[in-house]
Amino acid sequence: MIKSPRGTRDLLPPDTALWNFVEAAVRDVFRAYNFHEIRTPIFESTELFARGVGEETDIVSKEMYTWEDRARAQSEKTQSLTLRPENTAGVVRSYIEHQLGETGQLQKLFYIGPQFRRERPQKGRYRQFSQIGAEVIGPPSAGSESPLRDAEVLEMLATLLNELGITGWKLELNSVGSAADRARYNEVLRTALDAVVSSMCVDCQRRAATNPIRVLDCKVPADQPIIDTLPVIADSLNEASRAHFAQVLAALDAAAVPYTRNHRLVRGLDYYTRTTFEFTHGGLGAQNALLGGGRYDGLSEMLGGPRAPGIGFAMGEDRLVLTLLAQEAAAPQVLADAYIAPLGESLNAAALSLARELRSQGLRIELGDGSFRLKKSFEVADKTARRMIILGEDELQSGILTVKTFATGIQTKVPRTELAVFLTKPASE
RNA sequence: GCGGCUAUAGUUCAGUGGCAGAACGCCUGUCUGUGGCACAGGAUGUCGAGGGUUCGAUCCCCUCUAGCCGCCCCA
Repeated sequence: MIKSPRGTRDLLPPDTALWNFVEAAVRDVFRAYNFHEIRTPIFESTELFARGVGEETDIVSKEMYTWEDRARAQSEKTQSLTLRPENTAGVVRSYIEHQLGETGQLQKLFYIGPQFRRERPQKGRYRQFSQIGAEVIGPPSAGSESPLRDAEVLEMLATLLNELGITGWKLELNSVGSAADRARYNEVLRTALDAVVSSMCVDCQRRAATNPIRVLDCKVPADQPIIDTLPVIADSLNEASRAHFAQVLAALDAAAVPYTRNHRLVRGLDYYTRTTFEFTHGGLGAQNALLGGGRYDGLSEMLGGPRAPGIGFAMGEDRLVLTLLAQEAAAPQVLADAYIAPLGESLNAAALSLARELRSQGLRIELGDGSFRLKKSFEVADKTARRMIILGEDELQSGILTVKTFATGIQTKVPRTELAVFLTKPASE
């Protein structure tokens, strides 16, 4: 049997209804905040991710689906292409390519779509997964650097999770400062680690040498007291970074968005500057992040574009749905308004005609089959529709149909001309 | 990429070196235009794939594949 490739999966009904519910709710919220949809290609130049996400990140160094595209002519060189592992780089590439900065306007863009990373699958982590994300980007003159943008995005996310009915989420945030701030902090941290690293776990000893900031992510219990004594990045921030962060926090306080400052929150992608954040949720296991994001003031320039500060996030749609399922908030199975049961195959044609009539009036109709015995029609209808219309010779002749409402068990005679109106009434009546 | 656990009916899961099981679901009948209940009957299947040991393997061994959990990292 041919199975879906490792780390990919089929989404089947009724789960697809839940996915659609999530996407519809998300689009509503984006609309309220005046975000507009962008759709970028599923694959891009490998170079985009190498430069944008960072050559040394795990994503780029070992998790990308990359291939050499065929050359169009003998003389042409092949091009290295990659299935997108995230979408921010693509959006910024598009921003640069279409010179959206020249509009002078702030661009508020959102996307929903599949991303690809070649990782070992587990709960909440798949090789093809869907992210819902948004980016606020533009020239500084459009206010793209304002701490209000950070606060607005965070407030929107809090609203979004609440709208979806997700309870118990937690917002953690931090500021990693400018690139210069981070470089300075790296030195401070490296010096501090020299004294204590020998008593830490082997992973930390490796990290201390390669990427000291990652030591903060260590989860080994014995290392925690040591990490608590290390200098925090907040003390290495310059005046501007500090003021920016203070204003973000003040705006969040004013909007009553609850948050926790986490000095250890350092995100994995190279492009993050200043504000970084994560919304987490228990019950997701080791993959507890529902979404993550931050500011990326230098990304456009890293990709050869104009200065275009921005802030954005990516939300794991799979994880969102998992969380909703865990909360038993599964989308209720949507039943058809009526099931038409023709009594005998000679009535099949008349049944199709009736179905067409009702469907054209906006009703959701399931069409049965005249070869079914009435008992079977009832059994099938009860699972798929709120009501069943019996269409026999009598009904066809008289034009008065028999309608059974399952919730009440009441059977009613309804003239064909009044059928559509009757079916629109709540099924509890 | 590394480590641990798992894979049996449509689903959830028992089970045994010697005929493949339960529950739910499904189909049929009692019941030719009135279901849900009940009763009676029925089909479930390459026991994840391939190889090995054995008279004989769903069971033991090896390899692979996939899922789950953890590490790494991330959404």
